Parts: sequence; C-alpha cells; structure tokens
Amino acid sequence: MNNIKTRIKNQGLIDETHARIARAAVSLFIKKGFHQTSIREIADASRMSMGLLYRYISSKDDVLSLAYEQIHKENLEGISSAKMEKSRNPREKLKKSMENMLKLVERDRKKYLFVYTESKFLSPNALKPVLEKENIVIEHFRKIIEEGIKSGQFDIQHAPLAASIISYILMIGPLRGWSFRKKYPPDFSIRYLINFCLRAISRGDGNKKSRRRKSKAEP
Amino acid sequence: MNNIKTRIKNQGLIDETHARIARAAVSLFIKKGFHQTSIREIADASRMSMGLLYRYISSKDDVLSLAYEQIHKENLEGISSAKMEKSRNPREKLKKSMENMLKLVERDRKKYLFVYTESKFLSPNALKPVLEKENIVIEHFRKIIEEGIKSGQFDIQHAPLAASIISYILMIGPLRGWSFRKKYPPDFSIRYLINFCLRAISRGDGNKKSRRRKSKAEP
Amino acid sequence: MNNIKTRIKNQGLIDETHARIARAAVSLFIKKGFHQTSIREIADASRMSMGLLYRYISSKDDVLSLAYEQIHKENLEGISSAKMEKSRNPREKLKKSMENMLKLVERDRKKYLFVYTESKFLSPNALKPVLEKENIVIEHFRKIIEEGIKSGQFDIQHAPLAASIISYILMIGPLRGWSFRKKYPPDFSIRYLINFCLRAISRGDGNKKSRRRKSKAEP
Amino acid sequence: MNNIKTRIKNQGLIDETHARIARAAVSLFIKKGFHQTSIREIADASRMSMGLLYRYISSKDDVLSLAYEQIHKENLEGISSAKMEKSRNPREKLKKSMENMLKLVERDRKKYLFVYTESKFLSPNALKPVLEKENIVIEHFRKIIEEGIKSGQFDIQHAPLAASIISYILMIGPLRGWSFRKKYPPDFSIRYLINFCLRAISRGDGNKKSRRRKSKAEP
DNA sequence: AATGAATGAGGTTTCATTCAT
DNA sequence: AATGAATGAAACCTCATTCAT
Repeated sequence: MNNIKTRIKNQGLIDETHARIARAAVSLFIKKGFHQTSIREIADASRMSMGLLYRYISSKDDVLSLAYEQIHKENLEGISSAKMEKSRNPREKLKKSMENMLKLVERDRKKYLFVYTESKFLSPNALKPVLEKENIVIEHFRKIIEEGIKSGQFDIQHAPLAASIISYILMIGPLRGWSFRKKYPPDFSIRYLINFCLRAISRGDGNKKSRRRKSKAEP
Repeated sequence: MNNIKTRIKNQGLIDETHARIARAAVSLFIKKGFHQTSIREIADASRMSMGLLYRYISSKDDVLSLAYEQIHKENLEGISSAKMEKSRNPREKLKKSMENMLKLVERDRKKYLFVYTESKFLSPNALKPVLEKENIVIEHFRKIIEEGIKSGQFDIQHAPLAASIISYILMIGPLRGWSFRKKYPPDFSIRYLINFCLRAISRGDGNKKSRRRKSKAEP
Repeated sequence: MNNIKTRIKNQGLIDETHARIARAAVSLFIKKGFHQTSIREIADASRMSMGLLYRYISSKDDVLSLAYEQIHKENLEGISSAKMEKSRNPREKLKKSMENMLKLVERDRKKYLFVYTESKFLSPNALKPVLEKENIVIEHFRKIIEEGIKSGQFDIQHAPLAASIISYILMIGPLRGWSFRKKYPPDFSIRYLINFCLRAISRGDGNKKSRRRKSKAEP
Repeated sequence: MNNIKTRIKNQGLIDETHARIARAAVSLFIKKGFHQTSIREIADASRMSMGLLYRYISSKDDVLSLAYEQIHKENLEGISSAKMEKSRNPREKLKKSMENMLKLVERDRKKYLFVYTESKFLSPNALKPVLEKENIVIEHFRKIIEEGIKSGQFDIQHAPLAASIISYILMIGPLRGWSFRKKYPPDFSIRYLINFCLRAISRGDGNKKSRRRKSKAEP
C-alpha cells in the first residue's frame, strides 16, 4: 500500500491502524504544523501507546507521509465529484469545475495551506504520490481545455501549461489569505477568478457571451 | 529601525550585527526552514557566541523578523529596478515588470518559497511590514492596470483584485516547482505566464497586436 | 495526592518516584539552597535521566513543592510523637512538647532553616499546606495554653498569639545559629527556652513550684 | 574599610563607589533576592558599566557583602536612636527599646527578611561584621537586663541568653509574617510581644505594676 | 500485539566574568 | 579610570526514539 516499514504482520491491521494515525495526524498538523506537533501528541490523538505507534511507523517522517496520503484520499472524493460535471460544454465544464474546487479549497483553507507549505518535508519517496495527485487535477483541466480548443471556445497553446496555471490559481485562497477576503465576499472572488482564467484562454473574438453581460465579478 | 529589543547601546553596531545575523539566518532558513534551524547554527553562521547573539535579539522569533527584513531589503532593490520601467505603454510596462519579477523569483526560488511558507510563524508585529511589502507589488500592478484601462488597452474591473492575482501568479515557480521546469525552458514559461495574464485583462476586440503574431509562448 | 502534573499514568509509580525525587531534593536543597541546586543535580541524585524527571514534574518549582511535602511528612511523625504527651498537667505538657520539638529542630537545624528561608519561593498553591502545617503546631500550643488558663496555671490573654510566639521561638536554633551554641550546651539552652516561655505565660503569684527550685537553666 | 579587592587606587573613590553599588544592590536584593538579581541589574542600578563595576569588586559575592554593610550602616542609626533612651528605669528602657526596634523592623520587614534569609550566602569573612552587628543589639539588651536585675525589677539568670532571645523575638514580623497581621493591629502585637518578654524576665512577686492594669495587649 | 516508562541529545535562554578600546 | 561588547558554560526544558515488561 505504501512504503512504510512496520513490525506488524497482519496487513489489514496495518492499513486500519495507519488510517487511525493519519486521521489524528492530519488534524494536528493542520492546526499546528508538522514540526510543532510532537510524536506523543500524535500517539495520544490516535489513542495508541508510544510503543505501539512505533511498531506501525519507523520515524516521525512516516507520519507525514501517512497524513498526506490521508488528505489525498479525502480529497479524491471532492475532486471526483467536481469532475463529475455532466455538462458537454467545455466552458461550462471549466466554470463548474473551478467553482467546485474553489469552494472546496475555501472551506478547508488550512488543510490546503498545510499541503502546500509542508510538502517540502516529505521524503522524495512520499512526495511522488502527492505530485501524482496534483497531476490528476491538472489533467482534468487539460482535457477540458483541449475539448474547448476543439470546439473553438478556447484558443490557447500548450494546454498542460495553462491547466497547471489554473490549478495553481485555485490555491490563491489558502496561500494568499485571499488578500481581499475582507473586501470581497468569497462568492464574488470565486466568480472573479473563474472569469480571469476563462478570459485568459478564450478565443478573443469579441463574440463571447460573457463579453456582453457586465457581471459584477467579471474581470 | 526595527522593533527588536537589544541590550546593546551602539545603534550603528546593532544595525551592522543585525545585518550579519540576518544574512546568516536567511541562508540557513532557506536551506532548512525556520524550525529546523537551531539558534546555535545561527550563532555559528554569524560567527558570534550564543551569549552575544542573545544580546542582539531577545528570542529566536526576532531572528525570523530579521531574516524577513533582510529579504525585503534585498528584494526592494529588485522591485525598484522592475518598477523603473520607463516605457509609457501600460501593456509594455506590465510585460516588462512581470518579466523582471519572474526572473528575480526564478533565480531565488527557494528564498521566495521560504517567504511564503514560513511567514505564518511571524508575530503579527513582524508580519505587518511583510504584508506592506506585498502591497507595494500589488499596488505597482494596480497602477499599470488602471493606466491600461484608461488607455483602452485593458478592459477589466476591480483592478486591485486583478493585480493581486497577477502578483500571486509570479510565485508559481517557487510554490509549484514550476511543475514543468523540465518540459519548458524558463524563458518560455515566463513569456507564457505574461501572456496568460495579459489576455485575462486585455480588451477582447481582436485588434491587439499580440493577437497577430503567434508567439510560441502565447497562451 | 498532590497537585503536580505528571505525564505518567501509574499512580503508584508516581508516588514512589516523587518520593525518590523529594528525598534527593531535600538533601540537596538543605545543603545548597533551591536556586543553587540545578535540575540536573536533582536528576542525578534521584538517579534518573533529565527527561524522565520531567515526566514526573512539570517545572523545577514542582520539585520545591515535593521537597516541602517530604519534609512535612517526616516532620508530622516528630510532631505527632511530641503531641502524644499523656500528661494531664498543662504545664508539664507544654514543657514536654517544647522539649521534644526543640530537640527535633536542633537535630535538623539546616532542614528547618531551609523550610523557613526558602518557603518564599513556593507558589501560593504549594505554600498553603506549609502554612497549614505551621498552624497545627500553633494550635497544639494554643490548646495547651487554654487548658493551663482553665486550670489556673497560666494567666495570659490571646492564647493564639502566645502560641504563635512560642512556636516561633522553637526556631531560634536554625535561624539564629543559637548564637550561644558554643557557650551553653544544647540541653541547657532547651531548658532555658522552655522556662522563658513558661514564665511569660504563667500566673505571676509567686507560688509556683518553678519559682522555688533555682534550676540552672531557669531564666 | 572592608576586605574587597579592587583595582582602584584612590581609597576615597572606592568608598564612595562601594556605597553607590551597595545602595543599588540593597534595594534590588530586598525586592528580588540575591540569586535572583543579576550582576548586570546591579550595574545598571548603580549606573556604572559592567567593566567598571568589576574594577570595584571581584565577584558577585562582594556585592552581597557590600549590601550587608550598607544595611548595617543604615541600621546603626536606627538602633542608636533606640538606644538613646534616657529613662533610668530598666523596665521602661527595655519597653522603649523593644518598641522602637519593633516599629523599625515592622516598617522595613522585607529588608530584615533579606538580612536573615540570605546571610547564609555570605562568606565567613563577610559574615563576621554581621554577627558583630547582631551582638550590638544583644549587648544593648543584656545591659538593660542586668541593670534590671540589680534594681530588683528583673529576676533572671544568664542575661546574655535572655537578651539573645529578645533580640530574636524582634524579628518575628519579617520571619513569620506576623502570622496575625490581619487579626491584630501592629501596635497591639508590639505591646503584646513586649509584655511577653517582660513577664519572662520580671520578678514574679505579684507586685509589679503591670500585674494590675489589665492592658489589652498584655499576655 | 501492546504498554508506557526511560533515555539522552539537543532545544532556547541567561549570566558571571573578561577584554579590547 | 571607564565603557560596553564578547565569551562560554550552564541553566531549564522537550522530544524522537527505545526497551523492559
């Protein structure tokens, strides 16, 4: 399942216990950060003894891996539902996807902040699945963009790069504290971000629907 | 100069030594992070004894403030030069500003990563100048955008919000590890990012110069 | 048992180890004083590692509490035996009580010196039992004095105040180094102190037995 | 003047500077205790540099000596005035002396507490003058007692021992916090203590003046 | 498999004292 | 004579990890 060395044989038990540790760790790490959380707090929060904990991991770093794993597991569900957009219109698909994800991210700002700021402490080995996970999101947008190019709605080269920028922009909330959270309501900011990205990749022929109605949040 | 309480009387010496500490701290923090760097390492790197170090600061947190101060001092020079763009054309101004900053950021990726990820450990007091510094950049872009709106080149509402997004995008390198550093050369990525932003805020009338030449890096 | 926060679960072990710490601390504190004794010395003397020590206490102050607790435990035995005086005669009772206590105090001068001089470093919380303990002694004497008043042997007002003075006088040895230890043997000084107090509270009618025999130690 | 090794030649300057240090130290020691006061605080409070301070002393312990010296100098004035009792009646003389001293001690409780509790940190060398000073007070009382014995008012043996007890009783305020400061006003306690001592040493013939009027504070 | 006490190195901070100026 | 910066040992305390049961 993962690369963590345990001294336990029963694989089912390992997975179950790893999940228990991970859940506890995630909420602690989000609250206090990785280095500020002691292994003892993790043991307490997962309601295990120190000794037992160390039979399921071999160092504190393993807990970080487990925590990331856990977050991605949770997250996949969110993302999946975001991807489930049935709309056939790439433009609408992109809008809906971004909206869903931005809402998700806004709700769990601290979690995403953690994901971004502490991933540098992951071992290369543990970093891999994190990057893969990131790629799923990027790929999701890449496909939409390419559909849009085909359909003539979008006009942009190097769709993977554009997808990457868009998925980066999704994180502006956690990383920049919105900067403007006080000035603009979240819904407004979300619409603004979506339009910013849409404009950046859309065909610039002056005939787009969005050009006409002067939405409040439109860039 | 700053709010750090020292037990040294000679202000010149304080400034000089603070700079010495700051330089040492910055390079350590960038390499290992704040919590992972011990005060002893900082003392060694600034070639002072522990006791002396503590006569120039009153806690480890002060070193974090000093490090941020130092980074901002260095940075201001870069930013100033970026702002020095003489061009009168807002579009060109924006391009040049973004290019300069992106290059700066690309060169010192790890430094900017540090700035973004460890600022949460700053005391509110020490955070203030950091945010102010951020605002300088945002303001810089806001002005350019507003000039561009006046001149008819740009067509976007809520210039501060757009400026904020653009200044956030500048950090994609450090925060996302570019994602694509291997696939695309930096220069290319830089041009791509600039065009992405330009398109997002430009008048969508199909008459812009940039619409014509199909630059390789243009979104 | 006490108010000290430990990170150990086994209460029996806590008590046992606290006792171990307390014994080591008492002898160190008596020898060198609280602030002059380092936590490392305490750990060494109780034959535990620093880390372990700190799992049984949460700060050095706790060790001071433990030391006081320990002293009072030891002391209670002495006091109890002193109180066990079966004599029905208040005068004899007072004499015997004072004698017992003075001997106790004389034997452990340094300990009582410590009790008196370092109690100011106790937290209010930890000071309470110390004062209560003091009160036990004062109450003991108050009762004897009041019996003596009833029986006509004593003639004094405000028995609590007199009892307080007497219990203070018990400490003259530790606090004044006797001043005269070289000149007069301890037994003599003890008798002298007892008679000093007796005279201060006795009925002054010239008919008391003690008025007649000119004891060497009688004031 | 004293045994402190300095690196200064001018004796007048030494004395003057020592006095400056001593005054600063006394007020700090009274407030915080000897070990809790840092040498730097002492330097600051005496408005000298560290280097200069160490030219007038050779270790922190010297400052303790100086502080004791200073207290005794101040005190001698108080005591002298207390001794200046012109009354020819030993009984009245004792009463007045005790009253004066008790008032003095009550006013500067913290100072006397310091004198008693921190004298154990004095080097034997520096302790000598302290004990001598104590002896002055004891001698004062011894003389009064002996006068009283001659005059027939007192009836007690070993006057030096009695004098020693009395001078010890003077310190009950600082050392015991009065125990009863809340219950009884200081004046009352002072009268009570005086009478306690007077009764202990007076001729027990039932003819003493004080036997008749039932003073409120009389034991 | 499980417990939790035990370890000891390392963290930040303070302080008496010395030294260059 | 005077300044105050510099030293470094030692203070209190925490934590990842191991070990006896």
